[in-house]
Amino acid sequence: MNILLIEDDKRIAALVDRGLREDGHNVSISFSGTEGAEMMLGGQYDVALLDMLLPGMTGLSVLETVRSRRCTTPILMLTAVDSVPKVLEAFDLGADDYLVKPFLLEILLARVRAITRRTKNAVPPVLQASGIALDRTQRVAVRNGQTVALTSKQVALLEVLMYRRGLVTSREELIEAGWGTADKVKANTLDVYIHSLRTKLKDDETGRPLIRTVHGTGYIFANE
Amino acid sequence: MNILLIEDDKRIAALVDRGLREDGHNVSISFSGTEGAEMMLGGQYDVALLDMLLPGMTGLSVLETVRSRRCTTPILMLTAVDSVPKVLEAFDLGADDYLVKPFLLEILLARVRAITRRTKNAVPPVLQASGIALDRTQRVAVRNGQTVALTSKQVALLEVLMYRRGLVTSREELIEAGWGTADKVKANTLDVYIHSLRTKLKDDETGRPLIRTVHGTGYIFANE
DNA sequence: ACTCCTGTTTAACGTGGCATTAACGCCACG
DNA sequence: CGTGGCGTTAATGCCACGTTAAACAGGAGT
Repeated sequence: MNILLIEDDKRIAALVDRGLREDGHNVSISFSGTEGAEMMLGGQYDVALLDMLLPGMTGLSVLETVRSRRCTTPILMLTAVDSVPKVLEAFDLGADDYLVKPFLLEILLARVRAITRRTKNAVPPVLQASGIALDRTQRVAVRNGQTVALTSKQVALLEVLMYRRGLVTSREELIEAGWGTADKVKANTLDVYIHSLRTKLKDDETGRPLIRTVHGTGYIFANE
Repeated sequence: MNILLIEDDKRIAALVDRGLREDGHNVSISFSGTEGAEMMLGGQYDVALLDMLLPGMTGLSVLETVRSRRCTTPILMLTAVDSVPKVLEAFDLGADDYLVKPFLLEILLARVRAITRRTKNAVPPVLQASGIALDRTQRVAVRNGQTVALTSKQVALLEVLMYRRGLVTSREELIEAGWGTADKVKANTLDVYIHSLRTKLKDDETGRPLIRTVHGTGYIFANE
């Protein structure tokens, strides 16, 4: 893990540096705000630890600067007790967490781990095929940036079709996927859902339909 | 934070209850050991405060009972000076910490914080997402400089939603987070709170709703 | 003790989304 | 050219959710 530490107090910096290295991280240190901001914008860091009180450029200004330049590196603020009220301001400017000095090294390490864990996940299970991504937890499909809301039944059917892309899926299989058993559901209910899916996910420019009908058998989801 | 207090002395119970509430926690109280044990096994509490001397079932028996049934809720024992020797026994049965009565409220609060930090590995005190910062100790949300006051229940729910930003959170999970157990709370109570949150944190200019409904499933807090 | 205030919970009612079916038009394939 | 499978649209009923207001409880201040 590459960590950037921006801290002017060399005693604290050395301490933190040693602790982080012992935990297996690579640490870069900057003693000034302006330099730190540049390093953050240039370098590829996984986390930045940013002191609130710095000579020249305050921690808040650094924060504001890098965030305004589309830097998304997770930032953990280090602050003395007397500037705790300013912490909210920091969060408003895009900080990810904060820690009050003096702090135990273990707590800092735990926070760093927490931050990286938090920013790294957030990739839900998604099925992808033919330029369409299906997020079944959120029940949405994404097609070249555009998000399309789907109902639960639509997701259930599209999921099977996409999973079996390039293969014919029979009407019976689809009904089973959506309703469990084939009874209790009238004949054309499935047609209605296929229609709704086709409407929501309009065919792309190539003219090739996404969901093709195989007469007398079932449906096929386009492969590639 | 959902806390269960098992204490037969109503004077002390009231005092502790008030203190914990002021610190932003949800408190459930039981005056008897048997009831307390059941609540602990049933409900989803983050910490339990357990008096040693109880009518009917002693604190130690409660401890033994719940631990034998695979209950891992952190337990902090409350004990009078004369039963301090029994504390060792309590630790042997799976207690996490103890406190001698009479105690200062602040000390209890610190212990509770310490226990939850130890077990829950430090959820940061301020959550930030989609231009909103939530300070759950002060019970306020900040949005581009503007501070919005929230009630404890609102914070409990918003906290879960923000922590799981970008992911769907089911109604059951939310109810569990706010009330511990799913019983005892009528169906639409959650809707009312969601409504209050949406009213207080009005959607931003982009038109994208901050808290989106996933019909039949739950809610989702906007990511980014 | 009384009242005000605030937060929580419940109840009543409105609204909209979703699932399902029916009706009907069209197309495919014999 | 006809039959059966499929497409399309609209209507219906149900249920989840939204919204508002009022009941309720506890605490703070007088």
